[in-house]
Amino acid sequence: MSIHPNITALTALLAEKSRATILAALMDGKFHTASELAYMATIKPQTASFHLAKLEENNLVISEKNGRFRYFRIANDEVANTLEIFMSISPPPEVRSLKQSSQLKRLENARTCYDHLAGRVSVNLTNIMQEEGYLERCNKKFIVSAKGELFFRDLGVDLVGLSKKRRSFSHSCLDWSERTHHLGGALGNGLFERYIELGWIETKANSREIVITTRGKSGFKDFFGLEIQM
Amino acid sequence: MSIHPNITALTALLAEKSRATILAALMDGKFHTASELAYMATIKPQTASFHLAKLEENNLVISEKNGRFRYFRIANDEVANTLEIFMSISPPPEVRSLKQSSQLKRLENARTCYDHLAGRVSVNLTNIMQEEGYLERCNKKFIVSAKGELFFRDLGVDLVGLSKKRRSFSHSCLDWSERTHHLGGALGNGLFERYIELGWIETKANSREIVITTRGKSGFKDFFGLEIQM
DNA sequence: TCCATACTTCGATAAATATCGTATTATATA
DNA sequence: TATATAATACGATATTTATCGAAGTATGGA
Repeated sequence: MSIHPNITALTALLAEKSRATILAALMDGKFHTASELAYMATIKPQTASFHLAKLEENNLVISEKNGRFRYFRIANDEVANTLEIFMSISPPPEVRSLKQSSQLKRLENARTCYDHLAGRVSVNLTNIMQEEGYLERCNKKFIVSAKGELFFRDLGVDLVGLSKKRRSFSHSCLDWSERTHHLGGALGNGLFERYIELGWIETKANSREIVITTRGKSGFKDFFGLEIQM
Repeated sequence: MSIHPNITALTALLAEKSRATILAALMDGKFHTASELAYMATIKPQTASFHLAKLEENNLVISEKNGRFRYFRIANDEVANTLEIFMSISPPPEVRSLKQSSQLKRLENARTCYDHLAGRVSVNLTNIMQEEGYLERCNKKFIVSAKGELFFRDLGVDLVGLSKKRRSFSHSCLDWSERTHHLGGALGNGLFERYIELGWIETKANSREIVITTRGKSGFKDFFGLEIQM
């Protein structure tokens, strides 16, 4: 029984608590320094450096040097998507405190998945875009219809510019809290950045949490017909 | 950053070569003794026993005692499905010999996934059943249409009996070689057993490989319109 | 009753590796 | 130039754990 996909290579990297925490922290899609990540994983900088070297060696993260600092980030959206799948499979976190419980609720509502939106809001938006006929799901991708092209133009998203980026244009990404799919890829990222530009959503420091602003609530209502509670 | 799904619990179990091999071997859906699994993983029986205890403790496998023997099996189709997802994520196996290469090709063509059919043949059959309107994919399940009920009755599959089994009736299962979905659950199992009954397919000892018989080739052609090359 | 087989338990061992203290390099700032 | 900070390199340590030998338990067969 020597022939079977090599599951151990990836899982061994994720089986370590500190590395898993580092990767989970990086899933906010932002760059982070080694010291920041060390603090989040409650380990010394040397240890974080050791783990980050291993993660970069295995192409899970990439880094950019800038002066004294070195910024780390998830390598690409394939890695991010894979990590989301792992999270969807894993048992849900044990919630201890009330504070953690409400934080988890907010994360389940809206968070970043690498460089696009995830959580209930993202899943709802993706469903609406399908129901309205803007997107059609085919295999693991979404296809933008003619109607969709008009919609995205109205929203101010530059489809032509996005499609020039050399990456998956619109893959469907598994959502660990909703256990279904949301929109990822360049289009997911384009929408995400447009929402920020419009002031509909805001990112929070050191968290994957996304805040829907008042302007965002009316925006999502007007453009998508989506009522957001939280 | 304490709030994040607990990825380490599952991955730690899969990160070990011997355990991964044992689980991969059990993915043929059959019961296997501890000695058999020890032999397949090239470890001593004590070591296999140690791993199997761990796997059973974490509800990945179940066992039945029968005389001196103890038979182990994947716990349920959720576990099997999860393992398939892990395999689909993991890098493909390094093929060394010509023998391994042809074995891999046969596995990619048709193999068991827990207790139903997987591989190219299974994906093709599933697609055909959707195109012909026997099945409709909805969320993560397949729904049998009225037309489908007739089809399955003609094929000799007892839908009523299957639906009485207390398990997922017809979930869609991720295929690691084809990177798309095939039919699992009780219906997938029912079809699988019916194919064997009809003499269309044959299982091989100590392998997930499935052989399509000559009778099977004409059967799949007549009932599904599927030409099978291998 | 005796023996062989299947499996598990226990204890010892060896290997892997996460962690941190200390030291070093590189960069920014005063 | 001197000092503080960010990150890495190296060595030592401690912890974990997979592995196997030896022994023990349960079962089937001669």
